[in-house]
This record gives sequence, C-alpha cells and structure tokens, in this order.
Amino acid sequence: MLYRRQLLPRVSLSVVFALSIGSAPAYMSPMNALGIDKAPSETRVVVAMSGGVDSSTVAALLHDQGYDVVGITLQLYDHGLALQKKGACCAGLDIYDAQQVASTLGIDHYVLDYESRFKEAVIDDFADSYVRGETPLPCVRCNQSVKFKDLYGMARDLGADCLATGHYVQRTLEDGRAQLRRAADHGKDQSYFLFATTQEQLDYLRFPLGGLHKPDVRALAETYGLAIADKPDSQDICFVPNGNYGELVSRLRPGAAEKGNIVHLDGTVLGEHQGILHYTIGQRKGLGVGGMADPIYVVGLRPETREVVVGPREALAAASLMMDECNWLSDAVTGSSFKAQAKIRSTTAPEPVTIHMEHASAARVEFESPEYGVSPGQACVVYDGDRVLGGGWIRSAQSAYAVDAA
RNA sequence: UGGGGUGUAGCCAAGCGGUAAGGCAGCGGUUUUUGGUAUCGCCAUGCGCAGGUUCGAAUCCUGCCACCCCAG
Repeated sequence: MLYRRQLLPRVSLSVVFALSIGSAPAYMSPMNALGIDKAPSETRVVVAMSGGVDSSTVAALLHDQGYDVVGITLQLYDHGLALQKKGACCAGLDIYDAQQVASTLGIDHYVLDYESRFKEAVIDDFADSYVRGETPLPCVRCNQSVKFKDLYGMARDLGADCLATGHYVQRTLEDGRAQLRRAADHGKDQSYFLFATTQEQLDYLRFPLGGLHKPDVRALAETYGLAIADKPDSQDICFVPNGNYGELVSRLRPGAAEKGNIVHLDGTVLGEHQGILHYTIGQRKGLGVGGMADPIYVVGLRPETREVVVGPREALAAASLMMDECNWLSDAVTGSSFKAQAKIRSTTAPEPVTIHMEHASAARVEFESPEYGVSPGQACVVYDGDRVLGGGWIRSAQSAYAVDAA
C-alpha cells in the first residue's frame, strides 16, 4: 500500500523503464521495446481499444514511445442498451471514449462492427451454456473468437507487427518463444481469461501493462491527459445492461427460465426455483430456502429435470475435475502426469494440483486439497509458478464428499 | 368432550419480571473484466388476542382464539 502510494508521483518514469525491460530484455539490443527488430517509428502496432483506462493507456504509452499506433475498437453489441452503462466496453459511450482518446493522442482509430460475430460466438454460447446447466465464461469465449481470431486477423491484414491489449498479464521470451505469465500485480492478474490463447497468437500479442499496478496505470492516463483516467473499472458481463443476465438469457432461451424444484441431496424437495439459469454450482444466495441451521449451496444442476440440487458446504468439495478443449502453451505430453498449480476461477491464487493428461485436448486435474464451486463451463487454468502452462474447459467435477446414503 | 402441550420476524429458535440472543432466508455495501464464493452492515417500539397485577410484563394472573398430541 505504502509502496504504491510512494510510487505514484514519479510513475511516468518508472513505467517507461518497466516497459522497456518488461517486454524484451535490454541485452537484445536490435530489438525495440516490443521485441521487434525495427525502429519504433517503423513498427506498426494495433492497439485493441475498449474505451477503458487500461487499453487507452496502452495506446498512449506506445504512441509516446514513437510507435506507429493504430487503435481499433470493436463494436460488439447493441449500443442502445449499453449507452448509460458505466464501465462496460465496446459499445456506445465506450466507443466514443476510445475515439476521444485516439484523437487526443492523434493516432489513427477505427471502429469495426463485430456485432453479429459477437452474437454468435459469445452471446449465443453464453445462453446455450445455461441451457446445458453449465456456467458460461463469456470473457474467454470473446478472447478466443472475436479478439484473438478476428481482431488478430485484422491486425495482420493491416500489416501490423503486433497486437497490443490492456490485459494485465505478462509475456516473456524463452528461446524465442513467447510465454504467458501472471501480471506483476497478482490482484489484477487476468491470465485466467487468456488461457486459450494459442502460441501463434501469443507470439504476436503484446501486453504492456503486465508489469504495472492499476494505480500506476491510472496515474499514467492522468499524465497523458486522457479524459477517461478516472473511469470506473469494468466489471460484470459487458453485454448485460444492468447486471441482470437472467433477463437476457430467458429472452434468448426461454427454456432455461422454466420453473423447477430445489432438491436436497437427501431427496427432500425444499422449494421451487424460477429457472436453472439463475444458479451455478457453489452458489449460496438466491435460493430462498431458509429455516436451516447452516447455509445450503447449489451442488448440482440437472437440466433434464430442471432440478437444482443443494447440500451443505462440505458437499461442494471437489477432489478433481475433467477438462477438455484444452489449450497448451507448454509441451504437455499425452499420457503423462505432472505437478502444477491451477485455478478454477479468476480471482483466487493458483492451488497445487496434479495434471493427468488423457489426450492432447483433455486432462484430469487432481486437487491437493478440495476445491469448492467447481462448475462445468468455467475454465481450469494451469500454472507453473507465474507461467501459464495452459488449461481447459471444465466438463465435470468429482466429489470429495462421502454421501452417507449411497 | 375430557387431559396434556405449544403459540416470539418469512423459517427455526433463545429468553422464564427489568426493558426482544443467535442461525437460515432476505436486503444493501465491499471484493471481482465470468458465474459464484467470502466479508461487512441492515433486518420485531414488539413476543396469538383482550384485559389485569406491577415502578416495570414476552416473562405473573384471568378470559378468549389457533394449532398439535393423547384419550373416546
């Protein structure tokens, strides 16, 4: 805390320094700070600008360092809905903010209409996931498709040498190959959302903020005179207007909003719910079932019968999980097992696990100590220290809870 | 109809003359570029109803009501 506060006044200098050593070591002399063998002015970099503080600051930093910066903002969903929403991204006000930043800096800026693409790749998947009784992770789906496939391709088409984003994640080079690492600021680390990034994409991507702390970035935005310097951090799902995702999903997939029973593990029907889409494994609030000595949690969802299964906290304990659709940024070998760390949600620290590779795209992840709230549809991301080794999509979890009634 | 028991917040529940614990649920905040978790705060001018005793009643007394159990 104290440390960060002291850093603030002279943040500009320290940041530029951090950037120059952060992305490419100084001893690789011909390379510029982005690790490209050209003068900055000859290096074209596309910056994915969401209209928020982070990506705006990236654009400002790189422009300040003399790169040929082109800003691109994707218009992803209905602007009418998003107009009033603060801290969203990629629609309405945010596009305007991005434009303002670009014009302040004097860089080229394009707004691309990716609405239909976003709808099919992210929003539809989001809704379908709930229908399946899973819990979607739209941010990763978006990165996987719109950002790092479509925008990535667009950047290449524009002849850019790399694509930079405002993600808090670090990229280092090892034998010429890029590695993905957690952000220096573990509290802001976004590596969880980037596990599906392919090696090819990673080689092309740059994350100038990975070595910085959020207050530093805000201070930088301030010194660059960016109007969005004190804009609130984005949170919640960007395409859901008021945090009410249920409304959206029930409009898209009415079936997921059909009533069903809330059933205890022991078979007792405890009440009725307003649709399976309102629940996720590990959830405690919103069940409306009271009168018990201890809280109860959602331990399972049965889309076929529309049942929400609940039980005590102990019943949430998962000993392992199965994941598929894996992406590996390391040489994980089929049939092998290895020790690593993993996380099953963005905001907690990686925990010790053993990975058992089933085949290239599926693995079993065995937790050293039980995890709570492992939900299909979410991601399991595997780390070796700060390095992201890869990860996959959670398909199922194996309980560590001995149910008394067999 | 006799005998016994119980009625305190949406649910469970402490209290047994001194000015309404706690838990669950709910609501609000914090945390968080997913869901969720966690955490903090709020949540009965009133204890089935009506009288009475007392400086003071959820607590004692009387009557009534409701529900439950056992007899028949």
